Parts: sequence; structure tokens; C-alpha cells
Amino acid sequence: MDRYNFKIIENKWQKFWKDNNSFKAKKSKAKKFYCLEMFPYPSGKIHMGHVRNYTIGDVLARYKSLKGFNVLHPMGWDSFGMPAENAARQNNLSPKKWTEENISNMKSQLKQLGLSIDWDREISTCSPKYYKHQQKIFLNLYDKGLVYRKESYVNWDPIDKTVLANEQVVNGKGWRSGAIVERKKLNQWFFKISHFSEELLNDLNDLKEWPDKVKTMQKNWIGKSYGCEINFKIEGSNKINSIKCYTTRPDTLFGFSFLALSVDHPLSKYYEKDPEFIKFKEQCSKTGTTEESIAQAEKIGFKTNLVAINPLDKSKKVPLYFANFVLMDYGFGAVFGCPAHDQRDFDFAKKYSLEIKTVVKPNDKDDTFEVSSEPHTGPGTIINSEFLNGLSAPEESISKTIEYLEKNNLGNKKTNYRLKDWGISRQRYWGCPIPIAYDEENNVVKIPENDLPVLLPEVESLNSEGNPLDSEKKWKSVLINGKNCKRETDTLDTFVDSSWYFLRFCSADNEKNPFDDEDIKYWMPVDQYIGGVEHAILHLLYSRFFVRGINLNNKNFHLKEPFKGLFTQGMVCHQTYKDKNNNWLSPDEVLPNDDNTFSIKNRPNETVTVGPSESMSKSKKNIIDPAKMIEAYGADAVRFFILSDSPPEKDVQWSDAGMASSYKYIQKFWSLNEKILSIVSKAKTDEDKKIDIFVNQSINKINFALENFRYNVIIALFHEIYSFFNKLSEKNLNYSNLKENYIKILLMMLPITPHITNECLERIRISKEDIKWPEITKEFIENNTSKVVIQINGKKRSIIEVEKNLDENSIINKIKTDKLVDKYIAKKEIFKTIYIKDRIINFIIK
RNA sequence: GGGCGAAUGGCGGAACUGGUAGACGCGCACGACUCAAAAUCGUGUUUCGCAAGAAGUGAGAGUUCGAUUCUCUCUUCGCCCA
Repeated sequence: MDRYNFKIIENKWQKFWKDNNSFKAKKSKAKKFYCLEMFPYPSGKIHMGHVRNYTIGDVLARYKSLKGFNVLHPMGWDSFGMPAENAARQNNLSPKKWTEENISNMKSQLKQLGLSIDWDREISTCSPKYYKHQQKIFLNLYDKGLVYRKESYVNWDPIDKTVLANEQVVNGKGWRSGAIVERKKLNQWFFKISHFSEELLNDLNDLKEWPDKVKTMQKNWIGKSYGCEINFKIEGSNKINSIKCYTTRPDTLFGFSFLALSVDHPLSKYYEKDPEFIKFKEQCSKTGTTEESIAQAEKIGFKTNLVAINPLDKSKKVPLYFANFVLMDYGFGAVFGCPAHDQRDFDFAKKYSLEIKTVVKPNDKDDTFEVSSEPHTGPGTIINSEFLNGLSAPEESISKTIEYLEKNNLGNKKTNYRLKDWGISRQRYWGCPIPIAYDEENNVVKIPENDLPVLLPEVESLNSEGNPLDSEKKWKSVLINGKNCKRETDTLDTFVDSSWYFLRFCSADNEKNPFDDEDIKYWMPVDQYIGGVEHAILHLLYSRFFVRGINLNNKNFHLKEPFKGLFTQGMVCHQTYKDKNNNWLSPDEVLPNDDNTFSIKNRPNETVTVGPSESMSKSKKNIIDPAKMIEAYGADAVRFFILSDSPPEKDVQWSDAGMASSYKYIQKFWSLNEKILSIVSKAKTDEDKKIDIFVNQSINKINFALENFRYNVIIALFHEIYSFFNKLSEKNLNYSNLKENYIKILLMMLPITPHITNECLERIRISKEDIKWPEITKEFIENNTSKVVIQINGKKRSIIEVEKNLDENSIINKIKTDKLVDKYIAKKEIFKTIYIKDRIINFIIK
């Protein structure tokens, strides 16, 4: 008997799928299922994370297809972005060429995995065929008032010379360059995502098939808070007499000891010529703009000669500062400082020796409680606050304070959102051009639809400083309606590209429009979206925004939520290794010793430091290359392994032994198949009924596991199935019954290991129409007996098999004959009996 | 600092609404085949104990006839936000 040759068989079936267009999706009367995995960035080659993500999706897509659904399972490339531009700068080549080569390479790798993808719908976001439509959508949203331009501070990376998004700033530094991020004022384009704050928050409740974790994260990100705006009277200037301020804690107003403004607050214009203020502002620009960097930076302030009056106690006047920890785009760029009950205010007050007045005491302290070494930010009871004293903080005290402020015209209740508008301008070359120009008076002019797409010009070199498109003089100038205009030189954030690609898949070949309303109506929403949890906030929130934006004032588009089901898979991890000089070593460079230590190949005397298992990353070199694994073990074995060791939502450890064991399984299964084909038929025996029962119970279990993403349990079940059939095949059985059951097993294996399974199905000569998910024959899963566990005082002592639904007296009579139990019960008083039919009987004895 | 989640053999992990803890895989041990080895197959494998038996799901308490599962406190780890 030959060993299974995966190279030949896997090639054969991949060619078959291609030649027969097996996964082409067409609209039909059948119920649709849209299965989508987050599309990859074409970085060069696929990594294990992709293998896991796309295997999980492929199992689901193939399963739904066998169940009779009309499945849409497309793939594309998130192909704009900085890595291409960086690679181009480093190697002096074109980002386009670099990207296209990567795509072609990764596409062939994905095909080698045997994914059931409709490649006819492949899209690439850097192709004008795609971004042409994106520019149309941009203009459409512009017309709806969801796009605007404003001058705003951005995180400026002085090395990469670009604007960074908040998530690209890590500990106040640029995520790639590591440079300390500065603040810079630029004219920027924004999407008005805040228009939908309330909807985006509320509609989370309808997303029943999303993990709660992701919904909580989005909820916190939107950050709805109830508070109050307060007008503070100002003294010391004839130009300004009041300042508006937003707070969620008006109840601590009696602890008010300073008022802090953002350096961008309108009031700052009166200080623009003050050299001390200019110096201070410059210092502030060294702090980033993220909430994180502000929280970590030292709190500094610039004291003005103005004072603010406490609206609840007019005799109380406090100094007014500009401070680096106040953001202009939250609230009104002004916060009132209550040092005793806020960490930032506390730090600030300590630094400038301001009053720290305690107005909330913890509930286990008395009224003389005073804040000393740290602020009290938790709940408690109000003290030192006149009419608020004794109220429980925060709920009771806040509502009482707002009531008072409103009654006396000092402020109003207000709802606030943390969610800020989405800045989409990037001073980058490798992105979608913004379809806008400016006339000679610098007015915004839309590029007419007929002139779309605005093509990205081919550049000779990316080595100039600043924004590359800015130096494309010829490209920049454009004639619109007879007027000389200059094009916008910023490109769109790549998150824009991925905010609607799932719509484009529905109508990938429509040249005229981004998508066809009828296609959207049939295919959307995505029934199951699968990807990493790292996109839980931004990508998913932006996509939800886009669908709402397109939906706004649109009679033909009735979609609000793009993703009906969401599944977030865990990462693939591997141990890390370092040599004595603290250089990372890849798993290929080390050899295991007998005593759980490792040594370095070719350097046997050096010791290896073994680090914890962490998610695979290039920087730590703890990578296993999927291409090498497929080459060595075949796609089926790799797919089988990547599902086997952990539940898909958790991290999985790469294990060489596990990989080898999966390979063995494929080989063993092949021999089993050969054995079954060679069985000599006999008359039916009791053994045949056992097969019926086992197989039907297996279908039942696998159905449950599949519907709940318990793919690792399915792999365990297939091990059991193998072992069951392997023992059987030694005996002489009724061949047609065995074959019928065995085919059901193959059909269930089809989504996981499609190549070998198709080959087995072909050899056993099954007709095409019979390739569908197996049905359960009820009589084989409904036992007429059940195993009842016998417990004495809650401890298991024995098991008895009885007919179903047996009443208590009959089962007790039966048990009395059981010697094992009798020795516990005899001569003892049975104090109480708990009997759960078909499950358990528990005797409580004294 | 806040939010969420997790903790089960030597290891990865099973256990649906509370009802036989440790499925399945790895590793290990023994056995078969072999002159021998590899490969393959079989048997065993939570701990203590020769056994009967006892203990046992991070620690401690609670609810219950019965808790890996529910409640509270604590420890450690992870993720997200700050």
C-alpha cells in the first residue's frame, strides 16, 4: 500500500476547483451565507495568523455550503499603507510594484491552503478600479455634510514627517520611528462620525452575535457621559467675563481651587504676544495629543492674572491657568480643578501649591476626613459643601447639584461623548487621493464625477521630504470648470479603504458604481465576520459609520449594521529564544536538548535563554513559516493542526509535535480508507447497529461543535472516529452499511481537510448530488436506556443502566440488587433520596 | 489606576442548562513486529497507596443532596482602556 502523497493529491484538487470554478458565488433562490475574514495587508508572505484566520473561515464556508447555503466567500487585499512606502524608500523601488509582487506571492500561498474562495471577486484597495468608487463615496458623504475640513492639531512624527493617528502613538512616541511625537496645526479632512454617536452606541444592543467583550470596548470608546456645562464668571479682564466648562462631577464644585484652559482655548489670543506664554505653549507642543500621553506627561500650567468665581459660593475666587492636560476638543477646552478628587488636578495643585479641599469622604470615614497623600476618587458622602452635605456621591449628589445649577441659571445638564470625529488626512503617497481641489481663492472644489478616478501619479522617487504629492507640480494643477485649481495633496487614511470593502465584494465587477443595491440587498449583511480582536474598536466602528453614512437619505440602501456575526480569533504563539548577547533567535536556529534546554545550531557551547511563549512576530523572530509547513506536511495537515490544540477564540501555541501528529493522522486516515475499500462484505450483524449509533451520535456532536466554533473539540472527535473505524475494519461487516456510514464521516471531514477527503470520496465513488451535510437518523441517537449514576452522600459509587423514564421506586428496587451499592446502604438509615430521571440518584445516609 | 477575561495532570486542553472531572492530542512507560533500529500497532498513564480506599479543578469561605460550573474575598496571569 502506498503512503498518501499529499503533493499530488492537493495539487489535483486545487486544479479541479480552479478548472470548475467551484467556489463562484451567484445570486440564487437559496438562502445566502456571507462568510468574510478580515482581508490581509500584502506584506510579502502569509504568516500563521493568516493560516488560522482563513482556516477557521474556510471550515465555516465549506460547512455552510454543504448545508445547502449559497455561500459568498471572497478575498482581497488591504494594499495601501505605510509598509509599501517604507519598503520603496529603503530599496528605491515603486510601491505599486512591491505591492503587486507581494499580492501575487501571497495569493498563491493562500491557494495552496485550499481555501474555498471566489477569486473572481478579488479586490485590491490600491487599484484605481477600487479607489475610484471610494472617491465617489467620499464625495457622496461630502454632499451629505458628513465630511468637513478644519484646522486641527495632529500628532506629528518628526522623523517619518507624517501625521499619526492616536493608535499609532505608543507611549508618546511614533509607532514606527520611535520619535517623540509633537503637536502641529494642519488643515485636515474629517469624517463626522460623531453625527452617529448615539446610534453607534445604541445599536450595539442589536448585535446579538458579537462578543460582549467587543461591544463593551466600543461602548467605552464612544464614552457617553452625563454631566453638566457650567458658566464661570471671570474677573480681571474687561474683554472676557465668563468661561464655559464641561464636567461630569459638578457635585465636587465646593472643592474648586483652579480653572484650567487648553492652550488652544479662544482666550489664548490675548496672550499670544506674551513671551512667557509662547514659551509655555511650545513646551506643551512636546506633549502628544492622545489621552494616554497627556496622562503620562508632567502636569504644567501657565498662570494668568484672571480669577474665576465659584458659582455656588460667590465669595470664592480661584486662579485661572492654561494647562497642558486640557484638550480643546473635549468639552469646551476648559476644566474646573478639584484636586481632592481627581488625580490630574491633584498633581497640578501639588505642583503649584493650590488649595486641596476635601468634599467627598469614603463611607467608612467620619466628617473630619481629609485628603492627604492621594486624592479620593471613589464613591462616598459629600462633606464641606453646604446644601450638598450628607448626599451620597456620585449619583445622588450629581443630580442634586445639576438641579440647583439649572434652577439658578448657572449651568445645564448635558450629554457628552468621548468619540471624536475621524481625521482622515494623511501626508503620505501610498493612499487613495482625496477627490478635492482648491481654486485660487482657496475654496474647496469637488472633482467632477466624470473626472474620477483621481489617479495617484507614478513617482520617480519617494526620497523627498514631507508629503510626496506636494512636489508633483504637474499633477497638482488641474482645470475645473475653466478655473485653475490645485489638487489636495493629502491621501486618505487606509482605514477608509477597509470601511466598505465588504460592500464591494457583493458587486466586485460593477464598473459604474461602488455596488449595486440589489446585490447589497441579497448578500449583506456579512453573516460571519472573522478576524483579530485588535480591530475590535476602530475598523469595526468605522465600518459601522460608513454603512450609516451611505444609508443616510438613501432610499435604495437599507442597511445599518454591516456584520451580523463577529468572531475574534486568538493569536498564534511560540516560545522565544535569545543568545548570550540578548539577540533573538528563530526556532530554526536552535536545537532541543534532552533536559528541556536548547542549544544553538553550529554553536553547541553557547546557552540559549528560553523566554515565554508570545504571539509570533518578526521582531522576536519566533516565527514558523506556513509555506515551509505546507511544503513538509501538506495543507490538510496544517489546517488540521491549526484547529486542534486550542479553542479558536484563545491563543494557540505552535507545537512541532502537534504538527507531526496531525500529519500522522492524515496518513493513518488514508490507510483506513484503503482498508475500508477492501473489506469483504458479510451479512448484517449487531456490530452494524453499533456503527449506526456511533456515527449518528458523532454527527450530533459535530453539529453542535461547529455551530459554536468549538473546532478543537471537532478534531478530538475525529481522532475518536478514526480509532472506532480502525478497530471495526478488522472484522467482517456488512459493506454497504459500513460504506454508508463511513461516507457520512468523510462528508463531515470535508470542511477541515478538503483535499484528502475529496480524494477518498472519489475513490469510494460517491455521486456529486450526494455531497452534502449528513442528516441524523433519530432512532440512533435516541437511546431507550440511560445510565444513571448512583451516589451516596454526593459521591459516585456505581452506575446502573436502566430503561428510560423509570420511576423512583422501580429504580430503588433495582439498586438493592447491586452489591456494590448494597454494602453502603445495608443497615444504614436512608435519610433522603434525590432522583433526577435518566441522570442520577443520590442517597443521603446517616 | 479602571474595565473585561482566565487559572483543571508532566504539557495543550475536554466537561450542554450545577449531576460520572481529566474526553482527545502530546509526552512518558511497557508490550508486539524486527537480528537491530526507525516507522507502525497495542496497552497503561491525576496524585498518594501493594490493596481496599482517600484526596483532588489557583487560595480561602458560602449556597446546595451535589460546585470546574453559582456568590463573596484574595493571589497570579492575560487583554483592552487610561
